[in-house]
Amino acid sequence: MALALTISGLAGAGGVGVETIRYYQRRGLLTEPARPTGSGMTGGIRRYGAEDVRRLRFIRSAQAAGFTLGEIAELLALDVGQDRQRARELAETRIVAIDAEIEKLRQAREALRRLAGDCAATDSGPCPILAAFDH
Amino acid sequence: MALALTISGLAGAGGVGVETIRYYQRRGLLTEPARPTGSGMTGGIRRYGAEDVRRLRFIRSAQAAGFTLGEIAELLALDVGQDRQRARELAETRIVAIDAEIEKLRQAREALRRLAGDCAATDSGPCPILAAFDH
DNA sequence: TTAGGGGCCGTACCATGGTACGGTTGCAAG
DNA sequence: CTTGCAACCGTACCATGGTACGGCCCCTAA
Repeated sequence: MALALTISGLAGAGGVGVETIRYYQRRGLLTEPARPTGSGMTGGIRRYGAEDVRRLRFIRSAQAAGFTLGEIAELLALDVGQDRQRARELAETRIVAIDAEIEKLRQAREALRRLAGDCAATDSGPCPILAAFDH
Repeated sequence: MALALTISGLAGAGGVGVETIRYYQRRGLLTEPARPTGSGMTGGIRRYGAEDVRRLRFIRSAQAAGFTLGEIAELLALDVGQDRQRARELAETRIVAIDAEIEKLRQAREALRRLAGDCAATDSGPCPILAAFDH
């Protein structure tokens, strides 16, 4: 029988919370399997399989590479459609954005490092760190 | 007379919007000067001075160094109290956090760059970028 | 004196990525 | 067959850093 997880089983397999699964479903990143027609009016418990686990892990990996959930939705669509050209474009765009973020952080880091050094080197006068924010 | 700006003047001096000033006031980063007792029941227009402009620029500078508004509130308090030891601690802590962020971005960047290269180098089989998210 | 532009204030809304709550059902073990 | 956990669902809430709206008031210039 082909791996029939409950929502909490799926969440556990992906290392996320149940509410996060439901959130991804609302965002369209994961599908909601049909509820089996139960005895009552409302249906039974949804079951999840290996493909759901795979998609969930895909989401987590892509997130670790800095993609937003919106971008990941597109990547998942490409994964189905095999559009390699577009996948390369998204990767290159993300690399450019990452470079810009790194450069911004690097500059902030250098400024702070210099200021902390100045601050430690002197004992009187205004604190250079605070003064630097005082243009 | 000592620089009596309206809220939009202050916003202009800091390069932000009026609503942002009001937001910073709600967050406690800027003070709300008293409304002069006008003729009616409700009072007149608040006036802002050089100190407000200075604090606003301080906020913008610190923000550029990656501090959150909560941290900036503390820096502003230190600025008043001249606590250099604590200012150095905040700077060092922020540097460590920046280093971690940079390293995380650098790794994501390298992974993407390699994948994009692999993707461009082959024409058949599954796209390596998408496959990499498929552990 | 009257019209208009801005200021004032409370409140709601935006994106992002979730987290929590409360009431109703499903289902299985004791 | 009852008890109790888990799933289901809608909805509200969290942090972060703002942005927008509507109604009222103030103040100044024509």
